[in-house]
Amino acid sequence: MIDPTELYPALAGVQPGLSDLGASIGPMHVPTGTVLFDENAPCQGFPMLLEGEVRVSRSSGDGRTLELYRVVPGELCLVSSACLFRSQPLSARGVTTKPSSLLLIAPSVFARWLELPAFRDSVLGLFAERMADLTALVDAVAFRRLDQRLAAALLGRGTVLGTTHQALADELGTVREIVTRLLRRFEREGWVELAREQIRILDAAALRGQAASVAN
Amino acid sequence: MIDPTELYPALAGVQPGLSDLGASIGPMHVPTGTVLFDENAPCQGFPMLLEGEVRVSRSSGDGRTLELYRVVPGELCLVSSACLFRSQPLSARGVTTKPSSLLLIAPSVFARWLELPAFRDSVLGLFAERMADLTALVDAVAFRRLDQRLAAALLGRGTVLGTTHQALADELGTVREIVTRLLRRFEREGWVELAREQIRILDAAALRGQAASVAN
DNA sequence: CCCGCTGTGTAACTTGGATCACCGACCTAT
DNA sequence: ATAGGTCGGTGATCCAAGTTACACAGCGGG
Repeated sequence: MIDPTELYPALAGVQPGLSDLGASIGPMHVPTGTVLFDENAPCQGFPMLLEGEVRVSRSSGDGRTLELYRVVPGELCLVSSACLFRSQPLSARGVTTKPSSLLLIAPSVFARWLELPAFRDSVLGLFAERMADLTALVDAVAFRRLDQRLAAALLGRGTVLGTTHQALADELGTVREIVTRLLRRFEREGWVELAREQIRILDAAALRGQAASVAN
Repeated sequence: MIDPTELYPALAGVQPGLSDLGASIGPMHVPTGTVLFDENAPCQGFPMLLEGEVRVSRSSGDGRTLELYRVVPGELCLVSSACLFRSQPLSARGVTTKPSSLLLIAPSVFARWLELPAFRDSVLGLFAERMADLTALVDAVAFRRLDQRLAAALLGRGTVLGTTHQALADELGTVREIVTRLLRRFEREGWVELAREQIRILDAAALRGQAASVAN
């Protein structure tokens, strides 16, 4: 069992103690693929992830979806905070990509935690980081070609990634055919090797070049 | 002269008082078009806008730019906070669109203000709102056609807007020719009337329809 | 063993948007 | 008045990406 103070040492001194979480819910354990929250759903508290991973994405009316970012242990799910601080409808969907456990912290408890400067700093820092992430995403979607974004998406995940073309398409906000097309191009260039549910990186440097290339 | 307590009543009780802003700078008055911060520049404090308006945008390597959001009086410029909380390079550029005055609050002073629950809430609320804005922007750029986005951009600004096609292009992240083309289409449909540096809205309902239309 | 499912490959075609190369209207400073 | 600036308009062309419509391969279960 994970203790929140391992992730947030600052919480160690909170009064009343962590054993009294008031109206909060959890820790709850959920399997892979659980929908934690969805667009336009109400929300009850601040989700704090203890174990696992949550994929936050936004979807178009038709089938496409685009990943906004991933939440890893120790992070709060900040999209949901928008509806708690400003009672706005939720603007994204969160799905676990691994078996996960999390706390759903009641607003009153959260407010108490914010009395601690260290906790406050980490929350604001997290917000700042997410803003930077989203800004970079806006930039990528608006100004970069899909081959550059795909190349970038393949990097930093080890040399063989077990994933499907559809999953990559969902991450990038495009459709499967395009991912297949681009991957085959990368294969023809000798940068990757493709197999069912598997992509082996052969030339990471070339991919980095593709990812960074200005236009052309 | 604007007093921050008009915008943030919560600050009235802060100790030490507002007259002691420590290492903070300001209030400073700047004309329209001043570049307050730029991509990859360091930053010295939290800008709090007292009067005027700041346009925060991101630009591609070549000529295009895309507006992320606007800051109005009473708001902090949160992009810059990313580099203060996480010492990351700044990821956007801020330019005044009106004569403005602002404070540049030193991190130590800001930390003191955060002791006040009401101020804290407003800052977190602002962060949450920006996240929602950026999420909506990502969605628009990824999934909506330019005619829909342009139609949306024309609404909510009164019936005659004095702006140039280039300015709209910069707002939407496209180029002038495309804006001109789409506007002429809107004109042919009888939705707007065009003149030099002026767009008159004739049929706001039709524009709303265009903005909302799913594909097609 | 065959059926059906999921994942992959691909060709043909359409389309939205960018790029290029202009032109003309208007504005204002010399 | 004219010259040089900004702003708006437009056609030709190009290209990345999306769409449609399949075909086929691997795999697991009945």
